[in-house]
Amino acid sequence: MTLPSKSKNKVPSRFVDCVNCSMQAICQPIGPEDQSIDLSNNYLTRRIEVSAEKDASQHLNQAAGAKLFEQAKPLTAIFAVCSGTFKLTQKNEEGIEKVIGFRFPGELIAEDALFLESYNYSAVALGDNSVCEVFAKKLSACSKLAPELQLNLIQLLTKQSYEQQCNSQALVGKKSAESLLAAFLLNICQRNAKHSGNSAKLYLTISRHDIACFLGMRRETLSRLLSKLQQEQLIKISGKQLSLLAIDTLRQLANN
Amino acid sequence: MTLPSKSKNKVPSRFVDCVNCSMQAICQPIGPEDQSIDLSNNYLTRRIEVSAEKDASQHLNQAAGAKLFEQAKPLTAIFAVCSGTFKLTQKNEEGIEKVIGFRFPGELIAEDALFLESYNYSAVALGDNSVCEVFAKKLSACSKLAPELQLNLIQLLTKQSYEQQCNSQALVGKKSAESLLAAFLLNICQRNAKHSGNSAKLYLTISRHDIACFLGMRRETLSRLLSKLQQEQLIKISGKQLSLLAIDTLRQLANN
DNA sequence: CGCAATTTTGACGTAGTTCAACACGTGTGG
DNA sequence: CCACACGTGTTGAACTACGTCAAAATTGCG
Repeated sequence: MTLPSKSKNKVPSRFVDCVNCSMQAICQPIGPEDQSIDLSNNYLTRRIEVSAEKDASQHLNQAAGAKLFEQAKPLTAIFAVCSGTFKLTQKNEEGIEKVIGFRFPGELIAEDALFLESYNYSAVALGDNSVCEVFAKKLSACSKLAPELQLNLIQLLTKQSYEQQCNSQALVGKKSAESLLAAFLLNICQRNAKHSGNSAKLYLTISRHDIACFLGMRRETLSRLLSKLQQEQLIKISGKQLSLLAIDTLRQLANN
Repeated sequence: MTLPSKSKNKVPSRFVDCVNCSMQAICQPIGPEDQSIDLSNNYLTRRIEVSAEKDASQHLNQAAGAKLFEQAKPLTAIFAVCSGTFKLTQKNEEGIEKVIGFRFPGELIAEDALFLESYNYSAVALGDNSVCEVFAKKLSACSKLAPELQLNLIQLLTKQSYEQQCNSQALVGKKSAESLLAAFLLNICQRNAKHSGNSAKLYLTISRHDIACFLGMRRETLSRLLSKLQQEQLIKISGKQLSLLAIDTLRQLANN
């Protein structure tokens, strides 16, 4: 049916399997098998490239990152990450930008705003990424026709909201920056494991700046802590490759 | 119309008006006017008292608080606060209890778990409270019959999820404990203003311990900061009455 | 009142911030 | 090609906000 080939053709990034994608509930054909048309074709566009180069504003700035969408702009679609990492940022009233989260392959973006008129954060591609796009209006229209789809949609949104809550709950209120960092590393590796299959390794495309900003600490503190964790043989960083060497110890650390 | 009397008699709690309640979307009669039956009667129980005394476990412990429901127990219903304040607590794997939020009149409780099998946090009444109860299964059943109700439900859940996110976003990643506290005070007064009509005053039933626990700081730090804010004439606390004297300054403080 | 729980205040140590310098890689322009 | 700017990351030293421990003050209740 929807078994995606494991092909690794010209684009080097690894794509998440549809069966491991959170969007699955509303992407696969809806209804009884004999239904010849696939509703999802109406609202779904599969695997769109979102690369840094696509950002027209600064055609030669490698660090700019491609904005998938921008905060406060009208909401037209929600997304599922196929490959790469996205960072989500939010500007407060003073225009100070905060990193409020990251999204990895198989995870959704902006689904929490599906029924709002505008995005409440920006999504920036860290590197050459790809996404599947689901058009909000068309999805709404289709879901009105197909009760089954609507039910899937509700459960999807509820589940997502719950998972988001868990993810953020795991990070707030940590006693020390060290335990916070440990929790963060475990969290992102865990989330990547769903498609990479390895919960101890991660190709880390997020900059120290963004991590520090997300965790609410200074770059310097983050750097020192990463050095410390490496000295203690709990993690290993070579280039962009992050490895968790002692997951149990990290978990102890993470629990305050 | 809803001019609250200033009475301070033995039942001090004010009830929120249904028109200011988040549950409204699924509480009012659904469908065309001529529809003689009101679906909501099937799944809704109005205004149940939830007082500390009702907690059978410790019949003479004033501080125990009545558990509206307990984490990990099967989910049977969701609630809307009619009067009083609830605290939401969550135990992590080690059994350490954290305060993860508060709920004021007009706000919902456990709606984020409506489609889960069990509650993922406990809700404790701080004082003599009351709630409206919506039974999950019956609501589901009714919503399958009435598409209009289902639509309302989806939009309700989405809106709630969004508001929750905003509420928590406003607090995470604050630079100092002081700005965090300022943001918290503004937040709870704001939320109470919806039914009390006054965004600068609040009858504070939450203990310092719970506030400190929620904000991730020590009771001592909280106490010192409250004293400091009072010295600076930004707030005033007499008994359980909290007044915000300089909202603009507090807002500046809150913005890191 | 008198006891217990809660809150406040004080003194001190430390984790994390701040400021500054430095190292490294990369793109740019003379 | 080298010099330079620039972004990113690491390290050092001084400062400070918050946590910790302890004790006093206040509140609440039988």
